[in-house]
Amino acid sequence: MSKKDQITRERILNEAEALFAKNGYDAVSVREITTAARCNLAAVNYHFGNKQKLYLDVFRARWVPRARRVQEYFREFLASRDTVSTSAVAQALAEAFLKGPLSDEERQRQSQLMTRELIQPTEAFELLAGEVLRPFFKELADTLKPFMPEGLGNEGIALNILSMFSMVIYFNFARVVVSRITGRDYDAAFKDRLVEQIVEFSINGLGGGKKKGA
Amino acid sequence: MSKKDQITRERILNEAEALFAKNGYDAVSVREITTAARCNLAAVNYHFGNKQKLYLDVFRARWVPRARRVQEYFREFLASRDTVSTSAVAQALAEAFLKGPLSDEERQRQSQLMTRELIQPTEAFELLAGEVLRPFFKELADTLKPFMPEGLGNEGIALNILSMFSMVIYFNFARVVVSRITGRDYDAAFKDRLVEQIVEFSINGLGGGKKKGA
DNA sequence: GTTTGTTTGATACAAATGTTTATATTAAAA
DNA sequence: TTTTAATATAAACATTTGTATCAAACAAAC
Repeated sequence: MSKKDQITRERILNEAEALFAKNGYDAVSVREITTAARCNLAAVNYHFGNKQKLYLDVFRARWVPRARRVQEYFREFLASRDTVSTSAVAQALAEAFLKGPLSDEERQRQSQLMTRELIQPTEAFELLAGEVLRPFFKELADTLKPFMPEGLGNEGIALNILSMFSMVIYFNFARVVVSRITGRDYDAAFKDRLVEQIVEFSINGLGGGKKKGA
Repeated sequence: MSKKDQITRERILNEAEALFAKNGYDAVSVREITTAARCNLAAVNYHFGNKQKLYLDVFRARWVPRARRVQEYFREFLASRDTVSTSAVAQALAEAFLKGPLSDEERQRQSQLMTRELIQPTEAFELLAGEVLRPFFKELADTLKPFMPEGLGNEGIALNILSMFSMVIYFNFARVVVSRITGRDYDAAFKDRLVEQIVEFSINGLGGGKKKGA
């Protein structure tokens, strides 16, 4: 428990985030949150106005900062490489999102909250898109542009980024399917394997890639 | 309106599916459903037992059959090709899921319902996984196996399929992001473009692919 | 020590929730 | 026609919901 954890407002944010991520907005009651945060029911109203605003503040105070940390990790990973290339970008992306600076629990929360907003956008999506997604996509596009085939326009680049992104996102939020299909748990070794997969697939698609056994 | 639409039970299933997909299980009340279906509140209890069982029956009676139609479309598309190859499989997959036999509304519902189950699996996920996902993955793996690099084990094949799948899924449920990033609506032309993207990326990854302009 | 602004606490309340019950209506069978 | 089963309806149930109220406790400033 950090020092801030003592403060009611912070405790509420923590518990609210965990519950919203796990069960979704409507399935979580204010009472659940305040009970988990060991505070009074009225505290939510006092600190955040109402449930909706609390939900939004979870994104402001938790989701967005964490997303920034992931992006920062991505930048540093890329900077640590001697040369930038498409494969380096793909690897940095996969590393940042599948391993990166977040704990496994944080990673799950993060992708659950985002995916919920993708399926059914609320006000939080505007925040998420404006403050995180758009700028990061622009950054990625600028980074990748020099290494892309000549004729590929901005749209082509965008779609390539989205393709990489889809894997990163999917391998995070669809763990239950990935585990069921591959029969593997999300331990460190498997995450390494997934990073490898994303990088290889991003570079070579289905056919190529380094042959593992042969 | 079909003939079956006259029957209360079917009307409830239709409206329940639409509402569950759009707003999620907890955000939808039984009253909303019965109002939309123009029937009495108690009809849900009478025909399905309770709300949970109705939700499950939506998957049984609507989702699973539709998924089968998509898979059938995939098979026929693949069979119509003179030769089977990785690219043919990728194309059939993208065509089936992004265009295929479903209406655009159906496609959205389908992926919304599934994605909700991926984020937060309920009993419906077991149905979905056992009756649809697993068999289809096995079918895909068997189809692709002969064309995969020698050393690639079953896990490698599975991960490649999942990588393709991630794009197909993502481009369906994250429309709001894809549209915002690319600035394009999900019309026929853009869906063609997405199919092309998925196929190209699946075959060549980032670097290769046919140069569009140059 | 008093005052001031902030935070917490217990309680209240109207609205909405899923479910049940008892009754009415309709359709089919005898 | 009478009987029987299937379906639909209206009303009520006990809970749970988000939010509001108001007094108590608290900390900091004067």
